[in-house]
Amino acid sequence: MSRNKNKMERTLAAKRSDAIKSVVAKESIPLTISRPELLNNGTDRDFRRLVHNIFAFMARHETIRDGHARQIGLAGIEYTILISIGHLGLDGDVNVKTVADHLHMSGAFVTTVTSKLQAMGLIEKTQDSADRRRIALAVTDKGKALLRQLAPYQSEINDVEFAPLSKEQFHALLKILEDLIASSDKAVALQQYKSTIKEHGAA
Amino acid sequence: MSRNKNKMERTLAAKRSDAIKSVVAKESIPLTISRPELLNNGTDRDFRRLVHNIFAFMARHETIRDGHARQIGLAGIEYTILISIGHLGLDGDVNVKTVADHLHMSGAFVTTVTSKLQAMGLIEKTQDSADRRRIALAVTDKGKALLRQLAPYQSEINDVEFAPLSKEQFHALLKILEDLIASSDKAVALQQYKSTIKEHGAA
DNA sequence: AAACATAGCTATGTTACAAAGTCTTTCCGT
DNA sequence: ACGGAAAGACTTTGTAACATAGCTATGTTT
Repeated sequence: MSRNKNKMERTLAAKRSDAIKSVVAKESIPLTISRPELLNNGTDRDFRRLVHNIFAFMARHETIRDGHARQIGLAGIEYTILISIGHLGLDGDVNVKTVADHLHMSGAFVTTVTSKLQAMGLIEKTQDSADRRRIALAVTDKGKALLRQLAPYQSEINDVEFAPLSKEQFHALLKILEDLIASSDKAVALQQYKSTIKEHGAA
Repeated sequence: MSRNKNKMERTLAAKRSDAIKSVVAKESIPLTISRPELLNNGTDRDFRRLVHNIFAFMARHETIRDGHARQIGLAGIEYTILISIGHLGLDGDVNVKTVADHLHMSGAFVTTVTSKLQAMGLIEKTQDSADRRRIALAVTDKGKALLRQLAPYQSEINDVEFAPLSKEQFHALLKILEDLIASSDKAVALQQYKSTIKEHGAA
């Protein structure tokens, strides 16, 4: 593919290159966060580690979720939506929009997945009598039985996944995540605001 | 939430309530974790909140990442891989396998994405002279310039996203995540072990 | 020198979503 | 009371983010 770059004079050129590199290094990896609390020695290295760790944990967590889902013959997202319906159902009425907002996905997608779950007999979709635009979602007995069947297996794996969490860390993490969800919403809003500005504003 | 768990005065009513709860739990939504540290009042409600919060945060975080990527004309995964190459490059040689393992994805996929990045002139792919099966990956000056251009924008958004984190929380989170990554790896291994048992073992 | 393992590439498929358009129902201002 | 406007759900269509299988080239072991 790409050829050798000048391997000839490794003296002056190399030094110059190194010098440039060090200058470039400072400039080439600029800070991606500015809050001093998150900087270490003037670098954002720890912050990048955090971001990377989030990514790495997410990947593993998702793998585990998919494994749980497959255990009962569902795709990962089907399992997630099924459980969310049961979960949300404890707090009030559940419809397509509720789930979509809750999981941060489009209503259209929730429609298709819930229709599949309905075809499998795991949830019920009934027209809401109060507002007939809405479709009430509920887990059927069959769906509950499936989740019940999964539980012991799931519990065993979850115990391992979350083994390192003490009770205090557990609650600390819960709180931190809630705060981060709220702040992330703000960040998303800011991002969208800035991108609309950019589209309509000066070139 | 959790009332006094004074064991002295375990009244009859309390015992009955527990009995009912356990019956209900059996029929509706059984526990998905068993560690008592993560249970509240005998339910896994808080744990499920945690799991849901992880999901919710992930969704927002990913949205933000995609926004950063689009800001410089890249797809989310292209940006992630580009940055990972730069990041991993600080610690040693980077090749397709390195990146694939690091990001938990197939080598084939890394191949296609890096080829695209190469076509855009953002990274260099050179054959490793020591092991000519390997392809060394490095961010080009053009790639660095692109990241540099993104930084101020990105930093502004990141400051908002991670605003609620104190320095202590930041480090606590970093540690917790590292532990969780390790334990999740174990959980994934257990899961895979169990599924192979299931395939070959008793019907 | 077999035999096997490892790294990467190509081609093909699958899945998890979103955007846009349509239909029906509800709300809201006059 | 009525004519939009908006909201909720559905259908269609598209796309990004992956994985799998099969191949080649190189390296390693015996």
